[in-house]
Amino acid sequence: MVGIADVARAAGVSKATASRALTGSGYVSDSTRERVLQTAASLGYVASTAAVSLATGKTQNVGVVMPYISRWFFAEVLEGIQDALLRHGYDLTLYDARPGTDGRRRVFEDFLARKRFDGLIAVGLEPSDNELERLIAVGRPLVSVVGPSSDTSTIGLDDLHAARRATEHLVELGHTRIAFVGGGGQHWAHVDHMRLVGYQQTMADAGLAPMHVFSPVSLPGGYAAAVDLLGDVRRRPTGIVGTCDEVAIGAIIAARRLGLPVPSSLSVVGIDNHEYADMFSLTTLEQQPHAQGTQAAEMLLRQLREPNTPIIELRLHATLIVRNSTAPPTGVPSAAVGAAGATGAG
Amino acid sequence: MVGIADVARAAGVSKATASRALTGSGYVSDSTRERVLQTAASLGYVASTAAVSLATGKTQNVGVVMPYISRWFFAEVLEGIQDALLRHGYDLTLYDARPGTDGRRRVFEDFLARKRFDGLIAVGLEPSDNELERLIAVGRPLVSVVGPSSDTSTIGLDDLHAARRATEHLVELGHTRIAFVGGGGQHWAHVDHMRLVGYQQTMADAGLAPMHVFSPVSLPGGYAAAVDLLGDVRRRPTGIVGTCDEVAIGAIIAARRLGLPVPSSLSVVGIDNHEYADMFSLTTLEQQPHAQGTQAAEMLLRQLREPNTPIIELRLHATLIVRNSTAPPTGVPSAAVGAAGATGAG
DNA sequence: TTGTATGCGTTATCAA
DNA sequence: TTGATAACGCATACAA
Repeated sequence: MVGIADVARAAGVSKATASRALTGSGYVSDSTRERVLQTAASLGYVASTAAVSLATGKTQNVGVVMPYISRWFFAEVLEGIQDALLRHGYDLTLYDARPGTDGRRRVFEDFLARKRFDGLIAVGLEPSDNELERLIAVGRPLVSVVGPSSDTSTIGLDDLHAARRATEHLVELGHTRIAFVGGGGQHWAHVDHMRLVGYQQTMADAGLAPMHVFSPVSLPGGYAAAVDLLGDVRRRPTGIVGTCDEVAIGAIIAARRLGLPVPSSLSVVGIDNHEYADMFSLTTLEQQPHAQGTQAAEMLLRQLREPNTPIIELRLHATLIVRNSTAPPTGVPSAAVGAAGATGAG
Repeated sequence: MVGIADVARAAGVSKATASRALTGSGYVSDSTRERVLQTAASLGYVASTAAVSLATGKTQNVGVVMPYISRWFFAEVLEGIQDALLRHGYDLTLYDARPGTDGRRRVFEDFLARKRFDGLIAVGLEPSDNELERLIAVGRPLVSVVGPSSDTSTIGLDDLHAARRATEHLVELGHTRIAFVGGGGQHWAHVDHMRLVGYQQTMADAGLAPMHVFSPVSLPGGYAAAVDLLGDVRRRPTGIVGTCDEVAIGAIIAARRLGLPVPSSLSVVGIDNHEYADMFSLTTLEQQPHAQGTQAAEMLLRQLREPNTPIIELRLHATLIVRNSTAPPTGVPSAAVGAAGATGAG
């Protein structure tokens, strides 16, 4: 391999000068810098990351810890993070920490302790007390996406707000029998819970009775839950708030299978703006996981550059995208006002 | 930080002995080994990866290059790779190389050249000549999943075989008007092409006329293509082979929307066994991307241990999973034999 | 079985 | 503005 010594020799300077020219730090005359850069390029010189890390203490690498990789939200966030890091010349080391697995234990006990990174991004991790402790003990800047904001910078959707807006949308359309489908996840629990609370608050504010149907946070989960819910004519709502788009889409598919046209017989609203939302004409509250990932990475990189950057918490407000899965309930004219008395109507 | 010198001092041995005890290489008496390990643990000693890399030339890290992260197949493979690497104590550095992006260029030009890994796994990369050249030039063991098998170990589905089996399934059921939906991807092109060819071969073998409908390789893509295809009554087939499950599921959704019951009016078969396949009762040819990722990682790790491991190419045969999206065409009784003359029947 | 000494490829300190 | 030299933290050849 060609090292900095080779470059220095070929350029007729010392290793020290070559290093200064290549890293851009310290005084070097323009002419020699140019010469060093030229010879380095012609020799195909690439600095050994191991040697650089050893000498500087920096790795030019960022660790990303997430409980799932293949779920839509996580995969999108990961892409966003990768985008930003790539632009800044940082590598990305991925740590998969599925809840309850032995791998997760090893990630926290062994892998993180190696500190092969300058900083850490935790995505939707929901760490236990012990895990959080270890995370902090690593002693590197930490940014979390959808995570507990204790002492670390955080970015994430305002879930309470999103669920409120989703529910309000149905209320404003005149719906009174509105069910919330979700809230059944063991993990992803905090987000799911906040959305349920947002729904409940809005229902209470509107003087409506809440109806909560548990569902795993997935498309098949939403499908199954909705089949159950919609199959019973007496319980059947006219509107459904899905805890996320996958659940909402599952509900739409269930409704179609049961012969319930959407939105004329059933309105469905989700949260996410999932890549399939458009295809199902799903009205939803948009969050942009890709952008969240990018922002998280940039927050972290800033902390690496300027260690005194204050810790910030970013709560994003989702915006409502109205498509064709929501409409006034049957019997209610387009104007939404004055539908209050219809509570008992089938 | 606590270094090996601290451990050595505390244990009353030299750095060399401490190193031997900790790495497990070279002669150390059981008693001192035990003592060193104990003190290392009590001091919370963790070797500096940078120093180890510099001294040994090994990184204990594997690079993974893939064009997409958030697509089902890639995300699953990635999880499988991560699983295996984690078990063996290897880190995973991820390189996103979306076709046509500036990031991809930088990955090949800058990031790979840094060689921050002992080996590389390329997933569905479809590298250009120039890119392939750089990949080889890295000079590290390379395993590819769904990739060109020139000089490198490869693992991947036998796409020709899978498409043949899918098509044969419909032929055996008695279908004669069978369309292939797919073959429209710019990227993912090789796989898509092989599946098309497998379909075409089987149709030719059966003496049937092929019908190819272009579609992007995605659920919405399959949906749109199927809406087009099924909307025209005169062209309408009784069977559809989707180039993958997402396309096939898109077709099922399209059929339902058009009031065509599946499988009584239309049979659909896919390739993948996607996580949504079960929910849509999709008959499909199963491949297991997670397992492919795990195997790829293990093949690579073996090459790292035993550099003379021969290059191998693993072509996996998908197995047919029959669910409820396929049935004999209307008018054809359960026995599939003797349906040959019905070519022109609507 | 253990200790000494050297090298891995850079950066950083200090003199020149 | 440049050069000699000492870290950086560990593994290992060699000597003991």
